[in-house]
Amino acid sequence: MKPLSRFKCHGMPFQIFEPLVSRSLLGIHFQRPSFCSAAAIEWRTGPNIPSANPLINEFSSYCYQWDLANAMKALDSMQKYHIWVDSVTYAELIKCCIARGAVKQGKQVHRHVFSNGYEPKTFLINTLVNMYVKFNMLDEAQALFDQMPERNVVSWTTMIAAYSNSEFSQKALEMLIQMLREGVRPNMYTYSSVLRACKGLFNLAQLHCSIIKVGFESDVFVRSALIDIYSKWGELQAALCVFNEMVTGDLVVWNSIIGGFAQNSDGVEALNLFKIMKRVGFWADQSTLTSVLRACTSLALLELGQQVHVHIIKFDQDLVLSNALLDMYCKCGSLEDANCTFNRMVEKDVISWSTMIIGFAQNGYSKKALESFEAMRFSGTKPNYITILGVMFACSHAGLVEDGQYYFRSMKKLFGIDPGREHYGCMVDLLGRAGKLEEAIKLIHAMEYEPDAVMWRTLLGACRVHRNMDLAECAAKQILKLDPDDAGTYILLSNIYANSQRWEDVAHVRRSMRDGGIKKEPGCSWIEINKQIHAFILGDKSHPQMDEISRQLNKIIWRLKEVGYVPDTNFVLQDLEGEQSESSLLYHSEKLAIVFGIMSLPKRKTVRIRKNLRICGDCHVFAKLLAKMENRRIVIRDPIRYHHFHDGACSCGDYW
DNA sequence: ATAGGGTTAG
Repeated sequence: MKPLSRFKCHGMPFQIFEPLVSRSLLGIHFQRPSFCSAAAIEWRTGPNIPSANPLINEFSSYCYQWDLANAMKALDSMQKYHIWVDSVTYAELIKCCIARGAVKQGKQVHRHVFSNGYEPKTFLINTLVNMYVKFNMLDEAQALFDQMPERNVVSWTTMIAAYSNSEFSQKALEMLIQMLREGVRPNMYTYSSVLRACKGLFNLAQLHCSIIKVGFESDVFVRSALIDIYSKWGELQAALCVFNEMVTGDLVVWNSIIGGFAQNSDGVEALNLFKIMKRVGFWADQSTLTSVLRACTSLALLELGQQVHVHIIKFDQDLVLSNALLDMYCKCGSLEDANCTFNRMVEKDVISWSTMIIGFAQNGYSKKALESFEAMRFSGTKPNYITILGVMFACSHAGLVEDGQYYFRSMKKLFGIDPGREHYGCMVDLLGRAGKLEEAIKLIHAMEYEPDAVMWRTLLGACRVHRNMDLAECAAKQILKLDPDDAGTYILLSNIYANSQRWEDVAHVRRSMRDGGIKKEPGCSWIEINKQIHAFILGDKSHPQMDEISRQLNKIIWRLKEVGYVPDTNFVLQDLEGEQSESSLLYHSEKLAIVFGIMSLPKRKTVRIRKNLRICGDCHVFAKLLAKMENRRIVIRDPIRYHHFHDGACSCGDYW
């Protein structure tokens, strides 16, 4: 028996011999040398450093092959014979446990490396702490962290990153302070993870300052984390500053800034940056394309979205990206493409289903939305807060009062989701649409939430449809209390007064608007022709083909009048653009955009318009008649709903 | 060994 050379021993007399080995088929029988009982030994092994101990060689090779089952068997024997290996090999095994989600095995490794007086190194404990973090077992991670005799920057960063990503993000900041007090210096890893735990701009500025002070601001990880958190707080200019200071950036930094603009509904800037990114020579990945799709979605750019779709095909199917694509098709009003995308998805999560349900509902296909919901329940995917909103939206849109009430009342019992403010909003919409204005008001007063401006606007919408001036006045006043800058509501209120010849009240409203410096946003409609966006703004004649468009519009109106179209200047409760004379009504931006679309697009192609304000009643009639006369599909997306005009009817069922 | 970017409503 010859002694082995590579080992370390903690404080006990030792003499190590190779165990006698006899190999059977599976099991390995070891003879335990009695004199190495409680000795804590660390063997240095590794893929290329064979040990003279065959058990260790077995174990280590299983670890590096990620053969979890056999590694655990070998670990058992090592436990029995009080043998330990080096930290790197354990770390490999732990990595394998993390990748496989093997909690039980991971805990076993944990027990093993703390057994019989063995003292694992900081490195190894860090790996175990990280394992518990990855298993989302923060309490275990914290307990292990607390009992560490020595904590280095990695130990701290592991915990800080864990808390930053959790609901206890406050704890991440506290730990950063604690870490500084104990004299451990944070590194780039620490800063890039703690940034997302910021509780506000002041906090963020403090962190940003210390990052500059220690010179980490040029690290790409820190930079992208900074850009990301500034955009999450809506500070796009600050994000852009951080971005522009960069000399050699990477793809993720680009993705951060593009995503920042896309998420803050600045699709134009997001697409602009995307263009520059490509020019500089970066290839888009799934994350980039997801943000680009989101930009297309907010701008209703179907054709650009379709181009992105072509690029997506070269990647393996990606759930988040597919969901974004699905949403793009829904929001651009192309339900056929959305449905097709949905059916082709190999993996669907609650967001995929919700997107599809909401897509059907917003585009006026309530029945299909409810069918999808049933299919979702059948598939076993659990609905969430937003799914139920989509379902209730579908019910209110189709006038399914009882179904909507059923889902509202039983959502807690069936799906374990408490009705939130938005669900109440849907109920108000549902009741209001059905003409049950009294019940809607009762619900608003009975709910446990304070009604907000959105809620009152919903009620106001119902008042407009059911022509209830008194309640409309009350709702409008409530809205202005909560949102005094809402120009549309001022105009509506003034229209209500004008209609009842309450001129003093009209003057009062106008005065409040003037005093408050509130200007109504001009109506604006966009249409995409050949990847170019054409914008039409009420009263703006700068479009190069404006003369031809006006001529065509007049011709169309003339022909429509022959089949019974009467420009309706009396949309007191409808006209949010606040222009009631016939001439201005005739030049509402959506009419110009529709006519331009008909002029420029090939014959059968659907005319797709996006609008910044709700569509007025007159334009709605105009579009319905024109769709029939020209045998064209026209889709108008306003800030809330979609109108699919076809054959003299609209998918909204004249309710919006 | 520890770190950064993407999807559903409003």
